[in-house]
Amino acid sequence: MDNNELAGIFRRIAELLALKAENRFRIRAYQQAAQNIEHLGQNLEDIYKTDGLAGLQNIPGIGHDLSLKIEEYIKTGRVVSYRKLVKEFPKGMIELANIPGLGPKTALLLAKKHRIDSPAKLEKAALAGQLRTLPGFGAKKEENILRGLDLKKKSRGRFLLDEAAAQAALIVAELQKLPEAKKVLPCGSLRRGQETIGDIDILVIASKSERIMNTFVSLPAVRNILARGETKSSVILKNGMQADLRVVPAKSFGAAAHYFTGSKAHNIHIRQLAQQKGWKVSEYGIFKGNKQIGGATEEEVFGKFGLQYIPPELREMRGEFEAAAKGKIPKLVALTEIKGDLHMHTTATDGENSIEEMALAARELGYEYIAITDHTQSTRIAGGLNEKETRENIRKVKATAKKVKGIAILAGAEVDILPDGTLDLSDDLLKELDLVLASVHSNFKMPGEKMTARVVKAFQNKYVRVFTHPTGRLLGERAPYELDLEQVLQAAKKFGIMIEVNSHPARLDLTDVWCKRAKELGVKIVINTDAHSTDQLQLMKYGVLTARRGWLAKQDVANTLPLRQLLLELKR
DNA sequence: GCCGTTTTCGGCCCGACTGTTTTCAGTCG
Repeated sequence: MDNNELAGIFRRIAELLALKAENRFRIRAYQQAAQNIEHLGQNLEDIYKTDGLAGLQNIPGIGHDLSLKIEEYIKTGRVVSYRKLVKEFPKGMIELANIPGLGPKTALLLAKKHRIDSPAKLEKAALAGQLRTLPGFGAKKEENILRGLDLKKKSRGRFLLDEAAAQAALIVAELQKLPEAKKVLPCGSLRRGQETIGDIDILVIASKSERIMNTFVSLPAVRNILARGETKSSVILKNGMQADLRVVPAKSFGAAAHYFTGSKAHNIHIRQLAQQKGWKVSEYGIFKGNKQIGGATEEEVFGKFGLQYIPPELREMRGEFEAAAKGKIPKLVALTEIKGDLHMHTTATDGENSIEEMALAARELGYEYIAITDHTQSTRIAGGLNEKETRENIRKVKATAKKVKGIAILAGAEVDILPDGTLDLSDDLLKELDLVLASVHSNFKMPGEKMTARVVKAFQNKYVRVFTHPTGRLLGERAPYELDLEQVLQAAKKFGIMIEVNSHPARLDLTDVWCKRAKELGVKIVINTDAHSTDQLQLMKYGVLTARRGWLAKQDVANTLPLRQLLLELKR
């Protein structure tokens, strides 16, 4: 059973309960449970098998009732109360509530009173000008609904980290040109380094907002304006992404940055902590009565609660408050600590640049070393090298290494793990390589047990050092293959295999939650770009963000080691 | 539906913007 299946059910229960206008705290309980399950980093079924209902109830947000629903799902593959709930509503009503600008209340009203229970019927009524005649509706609301329907159609859903970062950088650059803007900071999921981004959140510190708001809503990248206020504006960009702007005074900077960075669950928690002290936290600061007692910096926001500073990447309600209270927030690995990149391709296979070009570009980034790791013969689509060609490539790498000064170049290969778990190069040849990466590039659809056995068998080859892009997922394109990561990490520990965090924004594989698990098990991580061109060497920052989200420190990441120590690590 | 250094009952984050309202509900983040 996949945790996400059950999380999805809990999310849909929350949506349906909202349509019933149920107790909003009950709704939130389901949402919270769904999110906590998604972020668990351990299989619910394993927890249940080991510790039963009590184990499930140890998960934050899971109490008596929800633990029973999880048990029911594990045992029967269904949740009866969910099925009953689904039957209470016309199918289109959930879609209706998900149209931007509409919510459960309006969806319920439209369906119950006016027999409009699907987006199609809604559009028809709006185009006919019938909505404006309904009580509580007007011409503007009708217009907004049509715009919401349009947005929904054009929406591309979530965006990859690099695209969102690039878009945000453009907006930030424009706003920074204004003398009123004292500080401009991208916040939200982008600042937290989440793997996909729903919208861009930008915070500006200024005492006057008029010109900042005007500039923001009239940027060339803006397609339409959702809201324009004194402290807050929202727009839809031409690429379909939403961007929100908040303007606050300098004395509120810390509180506003904290609030606007989220996550939502993290924010709610700190506001609850404030309540317990008889204080109040908002984006404007920490308040005792009407008096601001903190919030100029984020450090101060945490400090007021006796907490260590929590970096944005950890603000996900995954134990950061408990750790911060005990002073146990790790010093997270930083991009500047990365000493080399151990996974990249060249023109020998499907890369765009030569060994020398890659080496020079890496040297430019300040790296001490790189590994050239072209594909091997089974990956035909990438022009994988056969044994003879691999030998030739090793020779070329060594020749280039002699020629290019100031950076070490290791001769490696990204070797295919064949369906039976053997590798597609002979041990005699593997022995000659400085670094053997192993990955799955074929037969993605194997059943989970077989795939896991395939990978674990490859780990037993004494030359394999790193398992790359472990789940094979491509965000928005390809689901991860079925693989029991818990077993894979246990095997990695046993056989001394390191696991890659692939920095490509469509991969970010291993994921954050499994990084944390790897750390717990003492499995070393390597952060690589898998660059297919010199430009792509720059993607390292996204892998580092993912590792940081997985609570990893410098000592958890092998390619923070200086060359000599890295070579020792690779020999083990 | 969850949760407990006031609690096993009675709480549950806080504020901005919009539209249709004469003081607020709905939606959003």
